[in-house]
Amino acid sequence: MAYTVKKLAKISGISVRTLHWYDEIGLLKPAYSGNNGYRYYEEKQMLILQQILFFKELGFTLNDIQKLLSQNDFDNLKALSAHRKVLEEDLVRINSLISTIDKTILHLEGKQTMSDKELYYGFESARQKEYEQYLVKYHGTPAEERLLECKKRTAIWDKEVWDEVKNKGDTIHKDLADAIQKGLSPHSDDVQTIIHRHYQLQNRFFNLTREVYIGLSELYVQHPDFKKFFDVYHPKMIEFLGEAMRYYANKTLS
Amino acid sequence: MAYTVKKLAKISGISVRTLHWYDEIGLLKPAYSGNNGYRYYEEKQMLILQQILFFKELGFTLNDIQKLLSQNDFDNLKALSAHRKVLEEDLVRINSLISTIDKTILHLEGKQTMSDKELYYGFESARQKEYEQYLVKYHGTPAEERLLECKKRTAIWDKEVWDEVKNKGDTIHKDLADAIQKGLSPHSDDVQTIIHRHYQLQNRFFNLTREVYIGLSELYVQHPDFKKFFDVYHPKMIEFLGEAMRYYANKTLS
DNA sequence: CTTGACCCTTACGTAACGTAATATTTTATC
DNA sequence: GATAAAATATTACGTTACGTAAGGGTCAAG
Repeated sequence: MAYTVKKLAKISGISVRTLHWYDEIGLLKPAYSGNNGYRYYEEKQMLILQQILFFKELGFTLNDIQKLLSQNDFDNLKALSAHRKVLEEDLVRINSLISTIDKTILHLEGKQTMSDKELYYGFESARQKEYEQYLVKYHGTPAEERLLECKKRTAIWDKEVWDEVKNKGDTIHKDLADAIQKGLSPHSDDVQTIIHRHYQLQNRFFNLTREVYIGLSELYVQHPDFKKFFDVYHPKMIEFLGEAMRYYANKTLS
Repeated sequence: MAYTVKKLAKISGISVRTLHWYDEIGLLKPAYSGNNGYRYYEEKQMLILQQILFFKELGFTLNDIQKLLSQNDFDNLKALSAHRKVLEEDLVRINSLISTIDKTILHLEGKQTMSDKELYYGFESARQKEYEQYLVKYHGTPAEERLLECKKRTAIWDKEVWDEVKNKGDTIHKDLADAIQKGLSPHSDDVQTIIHRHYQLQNRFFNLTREVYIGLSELYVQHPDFKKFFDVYHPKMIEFLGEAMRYYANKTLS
């Protein structure tokens, strides 16, 4: 069974131009060409195309995909790991960009006049109101009210406080990542100073006794979600942070 | 004081070609041109360039930057917020890509022969060993040994278990995000089924009594780091998850 | 046999410059 | 003042992965 460009394009969800292009760069050649010049593809090509599209989704360049296709599983494994690392670096970079944007927004807001601010937050709260009305509309049960209440109670909707905490936390994590990079010990004075800032920040939300802070450190180290979160900053982050917190708790907290 | 292209390039850390380009597209015109055709820049242009480079770092396109520069702070605020959202979507996308890669790696590893596996993990453990030797070399104190011990104890270095947990957790979070999108209640059976998976997964790491699980839900909702982590999946994620967990704990756990 | 759907190749446009190639002008040195 | 080195200019091609025509054959149905 031979497929023409249009048919294969429809099946695979890509454009005819793309198939032309893949042919041109030698990524996916048709099974054969008729003497009318038409391209004809068969099952084998479809399977290759599937692989191509899979790797493309993962963000590989066509050039890399070309190499991947001619490699064995073992080499692909290495390529995937390498690509994974790049993506993780992207995460770090983007997180840092977001953090910078937040700071800039705060700064600009400081420069706004009051009427501008009201206008801006007017948009914000309008959107929020919309969401709440949506909640009430679709699940206007008492239970849903509890959710709204919970939201209010936690006060994380206080934008300014939230932004401040997020920025400070982010800075602390980055400082710690720097410290790891420099090869500092988690018990060194420099690191412990950073941890002190960490403790104080957290202390605004919990009543952090020595035991609770140690417990929090354990949680950091053991909890998969935290591991993933802190990986963004540095692969050794949780262990380092956990140990530094434990040391801080035992030495500094009564 | 007038700067030639080379001087301005050196000061600002960009290339001469870039300045030519910015002139060509009208993003940054020189203050004036001599009758020899040379471009001359002054302080005002330097300030504009600073702004351009700042926005470029944040990932804006030159086209967008051109608009940004002719707008007031208020409109910039809106643009920054919009850009922030794009970046957050990038975070979600990249996270999902990493998750897919992890699954693929697991799959490929299943296909490897034993000797291949040993070879691959040989690399891994060699790198890990290197790191540990580095630790001992630079901070070979008993305290550092504790860190290594702590690392072993948590057993998160068991790659297969870790990958599995991470994938499952990720799937659960995504399923929850879908549920929010569909407008489901956190108390609905569908959501509670997901939460059950969540509970079981967490239960492999902690001894989750009713109280502890409720405590964990509080932690999710109140802790800024968690907020940031869960934002990746959906802006309403923590509140939704927190309420669903609380409901699950009260109803299902003894 | 016509008509419309499909096929082909050629080629320009995209973003933001890097990298020549070639020509002119300024600056430094002798 | 002559010469060389450094800096400047313009022009233009290369990069990624196609989208979007333009202009012109081919195929299947009625």
